[in-house]
Amino acid sequence: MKKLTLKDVAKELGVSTATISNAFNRPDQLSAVKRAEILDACKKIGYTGPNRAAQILRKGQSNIVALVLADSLDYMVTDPVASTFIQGVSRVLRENQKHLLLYAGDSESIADVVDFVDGFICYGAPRNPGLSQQLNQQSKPVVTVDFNLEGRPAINIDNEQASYEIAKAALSKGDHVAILGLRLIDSPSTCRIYNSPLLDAESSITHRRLDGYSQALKELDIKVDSDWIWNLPENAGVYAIQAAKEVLYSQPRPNVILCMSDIIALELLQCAMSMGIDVPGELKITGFDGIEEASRTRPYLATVCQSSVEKGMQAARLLLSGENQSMSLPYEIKLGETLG
Amino acid sequence: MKKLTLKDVAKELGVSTATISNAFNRPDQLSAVKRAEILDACKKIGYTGPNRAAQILRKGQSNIVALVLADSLDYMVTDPVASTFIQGVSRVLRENQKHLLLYAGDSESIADVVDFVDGFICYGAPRNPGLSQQLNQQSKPVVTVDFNLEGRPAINIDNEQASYEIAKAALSKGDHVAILGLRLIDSPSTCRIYNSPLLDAESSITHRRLDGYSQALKELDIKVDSDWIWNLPENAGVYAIQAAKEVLYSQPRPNVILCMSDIIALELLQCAMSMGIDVPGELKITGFDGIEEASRTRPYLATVCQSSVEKGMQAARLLLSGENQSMSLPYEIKLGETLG
DNA sequence: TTAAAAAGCTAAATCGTTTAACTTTTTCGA
DNA sequence: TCGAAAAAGTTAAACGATTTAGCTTTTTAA
Repeated sequence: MKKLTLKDVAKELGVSTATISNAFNRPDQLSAVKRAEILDACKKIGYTGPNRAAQILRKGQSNIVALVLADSLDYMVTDPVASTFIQGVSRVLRENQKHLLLYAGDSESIADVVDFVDGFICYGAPRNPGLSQQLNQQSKPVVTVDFNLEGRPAINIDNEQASYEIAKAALSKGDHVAILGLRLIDSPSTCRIYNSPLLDAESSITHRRLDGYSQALKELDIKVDSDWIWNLPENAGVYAIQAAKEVLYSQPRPNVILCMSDIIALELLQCAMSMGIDVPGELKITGFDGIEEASRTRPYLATVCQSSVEKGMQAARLLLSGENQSMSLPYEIKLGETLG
Repeated sequence: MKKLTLKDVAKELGVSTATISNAFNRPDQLSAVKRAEILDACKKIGYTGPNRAAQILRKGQSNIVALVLADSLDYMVTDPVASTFIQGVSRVLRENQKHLLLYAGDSESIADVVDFVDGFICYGAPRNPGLSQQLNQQSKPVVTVDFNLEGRPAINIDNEQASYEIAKAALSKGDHVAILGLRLIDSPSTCRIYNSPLLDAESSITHRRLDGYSQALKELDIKVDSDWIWNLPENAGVYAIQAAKEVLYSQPRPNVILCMSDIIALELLQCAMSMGIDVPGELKITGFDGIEEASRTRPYLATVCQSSVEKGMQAARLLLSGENQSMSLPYEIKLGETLG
C-alpha cells in the first residue's frame, strides 16, 4: 500500500494537481465549494496532505529552526540558565508551528542542515570556532544570543553595565577582590589567568562582564592582579568547586569575590559556609543570572537577574520576524544577603 | 550569486551529474582519480555538496530523528531524569551523524514531520493520546521508552519487579502505608485517587509500579485503601509539595510512603524534616529513579536506580539499528537512610 | 585475435510538490 | 447585449538531487 500523492488524488478527483495543492495552501485560488469538496475527498481516500519533504525542496522552507548551543547538549540540558532558554525558544516556535532542531555547538559543521533549515538561533559562542564562521557565511537568517556575530542581530543584556553595577554595590575602598570568570581564556580546566591572552574578547559576554567589573574596581582604586582572576572552562559545578576551593584557601583571602554566574557563586557560597567563613561578614559574594536556586539559599545571593525564558522567546520571535535589529533586554540588580 | 547545483558543477567540469553525485555518495562507482579530481574541483568552485532538501526528497531519508516527549518541553528540560535521557539520545545520534528534532508530547499532530523524519523515539506516553495513535499508524520506525505502543519495540526496566523489591525492603507487617503516584488517573492537579478509574493502565509504567507495590503489600497482608494513594499529574516539584503536605497532615499519618519518583520523594522528605518528623524513625520513604540529588540529602534516599543516559543511548541505538526487539534494562535497588 | 567481462560514464526517469503563465468561464456595468 | 475584468482552473516548468539501465571503452583470458 503505497503512500498517496497529489497526482493520485488529482486523477481520482478529475482535477489538476495544482488545484489540489491550492486547496491545501492557497484557499483564495479556488472556490470555497470546490475546496471543501476536495478536502473532503482527500480525507475520504486517506490523503493527509502534501508531502513535507517535497514541500521543503520546492518552497525552500521547512519550518525547522536550528538551535545551535555553545556547548555540548550534555551540558546544556543540565544548566538551569540554558535549559530555561531552550524552553523560551521552544514555546515561541511551537506557537508559530515551527520545529526545533537541537544542534550542539561542538559539532563539526552545519553543512548537514543548512540546506533545509529556515534559520539559526545561536546561544553563546560555539566551542568550535569554525561553526561561527560557517554560520556567518551562509545566507539563512541567524540570531545570536549572549554573543555577537558580525552583521547578525543579537540579543543581549548590557553585560558591561550590569556587571559594573553589581560590582559597585559589592565593593568598598580597600577591599581585596577576586573574580571567578567564565571562558575568559582557552583552558580545559579551572585555573588562574595569570598573563594568559584573553580569548575572542570581541564577541564574548564574559569579557564584557570583566570590563564592567574593571570599571567599578578602577573607580574605587582597587587593583586586581590577573592572579586573582580564575577562569572556568564551563559553567558547571565541578569547575566551580575547584575554583572555590582554590580561591578560599589562597592567602590573603579576598573579602569580595565577584562570580560570573550563579552556579559558580552558589558553589563558592557553599564551600565558604562549610569552611566556617562568615558571609557576608568576612566574605561578600556576587553572582550573575538570577537562577531560582540563588534565592533559596541562606544567605541568599546578590546577583544580576535576567530572564532566560524571555531571552529565548525574544530570540525566536526575532528570527521569525526576519528583522535584522539587535535587542537589549532588561536586567535587574538584586542586592542579596551575601552583600550584607 | 545563486547557490551552485549539481548541474552547474557538471557543466563546469564536463561530466554528467550522475558522476558528481557518485563522487559524493558512492565512491565505488568511479575511479579514485576521477573522484579526487571532482571533489577538488568542487571545493575550488565552492560547491559544498548535494543539497540536503533535494536529497531528503529523493532518498526518502533525512538523518533527522524526532524525539517525542511525553510532556511539554517546558517541563522536560527541567526534570533531571528527562534531561539526562535527552543527553543519552543526543550522544548516540551525534555519533551517527543524525540530527535531533525535539517534539513536545502535547502537540496536536506529527503530520508536520512524519514525511521527512527517519523515525521516532517516544519518551513516555504522550499527553495527547491522539499522538500515540498517529505514531502507531504511520510506517516510520518508532522506539518507545517508559511506555508501550503495540507492536513497536520498547525500552524499559522491569518496573513491576523493581517496585516490588523496593517496597518489600521498606515494608513490615502492620505498617500504615501511603503511595504517592504519578499519572495514575486523569486529573489536572494533585489529588487522592479514591475510586477514580485508572488511566490507560495497559501501557503506563506507573501502573506497573503500582502493581509491584501491590504485590509486596499483599504478601505482608497490608491493605492500602485508594484514599491513601495520591496522584500527581506531572513529575514536578509543585505537585509533589502539595501531595507531601496532604499526606503528612493526614490522620493517622502513614509510617511508610512509597513514592513513584525521586522528585516526589525528595519534596516529601524535605517537608517531613521541616515538620520535625523523624525519618526513618517515624516515617520511611522510598523513591524511584536514582537521580543524583537523591544521594546528597541527609538522610539519603532509598530508591530504584536506573540510568537515564543509558536508556537514551539504547533507545537511539535501537532505532538506528532498525530491529524490532524490545529491551529490558537493568536497575538497582539502593537501600538508603530513609529506610533506616 | 577476439569474445566476454569489467570499469567508467551518461541519459533519462523519478521523488512529490509549487507556481508563473495561460485558457476558459463567469460576472457585471454601461 | 457587449466587452472588459475578475474568477476558476489547467498546464508545464521548476526545485536539486539519485539511480537504473544502457552505452562505450578498457581489460582479461583463452
